[in-house]
Amino acid sequence: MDFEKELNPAQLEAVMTTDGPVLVIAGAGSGKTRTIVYRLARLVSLGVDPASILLLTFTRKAAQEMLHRAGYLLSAHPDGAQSLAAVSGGTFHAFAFSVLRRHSRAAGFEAGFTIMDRPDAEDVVAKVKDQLGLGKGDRSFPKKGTVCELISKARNKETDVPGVLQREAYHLLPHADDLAEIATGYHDFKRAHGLLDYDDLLFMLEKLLRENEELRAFYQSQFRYLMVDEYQDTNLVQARLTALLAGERGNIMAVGDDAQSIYAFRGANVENILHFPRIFPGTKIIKLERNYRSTQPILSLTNAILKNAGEKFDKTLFTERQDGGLPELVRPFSDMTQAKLAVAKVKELAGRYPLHEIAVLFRAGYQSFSLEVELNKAGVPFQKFGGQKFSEAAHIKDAVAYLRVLHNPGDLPGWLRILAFVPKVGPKTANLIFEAVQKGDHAYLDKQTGKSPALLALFNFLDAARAMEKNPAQLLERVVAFHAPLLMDKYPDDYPRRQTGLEQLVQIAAGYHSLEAFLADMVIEDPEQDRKAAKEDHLVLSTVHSSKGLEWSAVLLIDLVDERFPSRHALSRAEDMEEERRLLYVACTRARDHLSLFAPETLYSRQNGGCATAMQSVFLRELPPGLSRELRESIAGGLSAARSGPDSCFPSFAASGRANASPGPLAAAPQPPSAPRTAPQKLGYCTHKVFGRGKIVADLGGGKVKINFPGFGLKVILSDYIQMEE
DNA sequence: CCCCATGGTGTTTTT
DNA sequence: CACCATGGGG
Repeated sequence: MDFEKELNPAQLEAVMTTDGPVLVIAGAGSGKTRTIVYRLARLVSLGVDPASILLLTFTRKAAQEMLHRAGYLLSAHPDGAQSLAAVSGGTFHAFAFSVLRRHSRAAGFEAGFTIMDRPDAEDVVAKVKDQLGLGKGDRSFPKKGTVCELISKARNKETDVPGVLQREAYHLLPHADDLAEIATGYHDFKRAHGLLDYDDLLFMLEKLLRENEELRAFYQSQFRYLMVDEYQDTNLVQARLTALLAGERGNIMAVGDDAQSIYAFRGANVENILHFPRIFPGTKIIKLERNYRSTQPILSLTNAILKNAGEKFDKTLFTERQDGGLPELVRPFSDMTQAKLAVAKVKELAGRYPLHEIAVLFRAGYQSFSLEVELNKAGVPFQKFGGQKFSEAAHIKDAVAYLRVLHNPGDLPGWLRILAFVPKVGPKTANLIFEAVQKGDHAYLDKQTGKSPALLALFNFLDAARAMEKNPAQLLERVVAFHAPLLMDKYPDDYPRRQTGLEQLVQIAAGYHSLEAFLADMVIEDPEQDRKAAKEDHLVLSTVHSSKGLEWSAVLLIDLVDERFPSRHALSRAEDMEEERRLLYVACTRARDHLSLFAPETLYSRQNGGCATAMQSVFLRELPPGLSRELRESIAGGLSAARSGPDSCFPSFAASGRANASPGPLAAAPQPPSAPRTAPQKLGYCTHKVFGRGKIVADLGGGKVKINFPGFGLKVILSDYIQMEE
């Protein structure tokens, strides 16, 4: 391998420095992955045992991508590619889990433990809150999701809940004491029932390594070479774990870009990068500033976005790609027409690039909703990243819940899910049953099973399954057989689709020998993502966060208006605004050749009964002129007629008192039409993409209509999602 | 007392 | 759409 020919001087230095601490500051598109891959290859070619290399990345996708590329590179070498399989890699969380599982007794888990995802943690929080009798009937009390978020944030930032409230949720301070009490109760409950949340994985691993000298020495000598990617997104525990694993004279390379720090909200600390040389004396710092990805016009725009950052980043990317046109700034009339324009743009670009080389990015998952509808209409296949995960779909979680309860009878969220299927058993009774099971209160359980044959059947099934070997796929097959009839009852509409999902789940489970590993992977790294990635040519839809580390030939960015990007929640604090700016920077730097920015002039808003005018994103407003080419809707393709058509940005609504409601912050400018907008939804026949043809029986106002679909019954549907028949 | 259906409401980002 | 509060009914 000719390293000198394949790498630029900075990259080469990073690759050739194999001993001692190295910090690589890698600008967007500067060949970061390439550098890591070549360094892996070089270590192996130097005779380093691949099993002694640990590669910690942010996502499993990134780890696999790197090992794949390295394997390709090494395939010329005898044994090279195979030996790479021995390189350990993954997310901090996945790594933590594997170590904790291996040493579960040393870590203090006699019985098994279960990893909870966010919704599970929320269930536990809800129970604790209930038990403590806090916040009952108080509307100002934060919801369980918010409480959970606060607890996790406090943990990640290593402060307490009141501390978090003080800094970023002033309005919740009156509840500080109650919330602190819930947080304590939550931690106690987890410990009592062998439950771990995401944060516990990291803290438990730290505790284990810190207190167990023997184990620490073992891992320090096992992983003699440590590489950490996306170091700017590590939080305090992750930084300490890195130091613990690297040891005194550790060979560690951290790679990151302070300008791409976008996870501060969950405790990521940019300081980690800045302090790195202090924690590891003698650190060699290498900067990669040459960009190989984007054209100069795109880079000029991204540099300008960064220029207005409050904190100074002494970094200006340069490229030799002088080709390419200016980024486009498209101004659709509304978010509805934006979806249509985006689809038209995608179709145009699809003539030049394969579909999977085009991506539409957005700030939050829900923002792609109307776009998804339009893409379906247009028959463009797409794949969404960062939305709801396969393993988060209700029916999947239900099936997995049986396995969780079999694995760990203390798994409250698991019990609640299964018990919800037993008729006559609601949350209250489910909790009582759970407690009776914990305490072995057979008298109570007998009483309940006597009343409910369904409950008895469930217990019998669980007992039978418990006697079986703990093989994930076999168990799951039994579970699906038992559960399928219940499924039909709960989801009469799309029962077949969910059934298919369960069959896929059994397939996935077949790849695991250990029940524990399967359950953990379902929570820590969604196994379905890999399967999807292998699908045929498809457009990519993604949140900006999930787009991190990826790149496409053409990138479209939608909803670039104030309160959406930057997010409404970020407006009050300067630090949050700075993170939004970096987020936009990350989004734009994903593009190689083409970049389109969409900033609709109005947004659909229920409060205003129709549209509210929207302000172009601050980040765009403050840019110097000449960096982009502005296109008004009519120019971009004869869609101006859309304004008066049935898909107008003024969806039908009955003139109501709501139209006079006090205007929100968005509505500072006068509403476009001052006359009462009466475009009453005609009664008649229409079609809906899910329910098919139906008869409109009533116009409910606010853009909603009541429709009778043969086979589905009466449904209330937003009129934007139906198509009228002539 | 507890279950379940109903309606109204507000929606970030991830391991 | 998913959460919460509410009220009828068992």
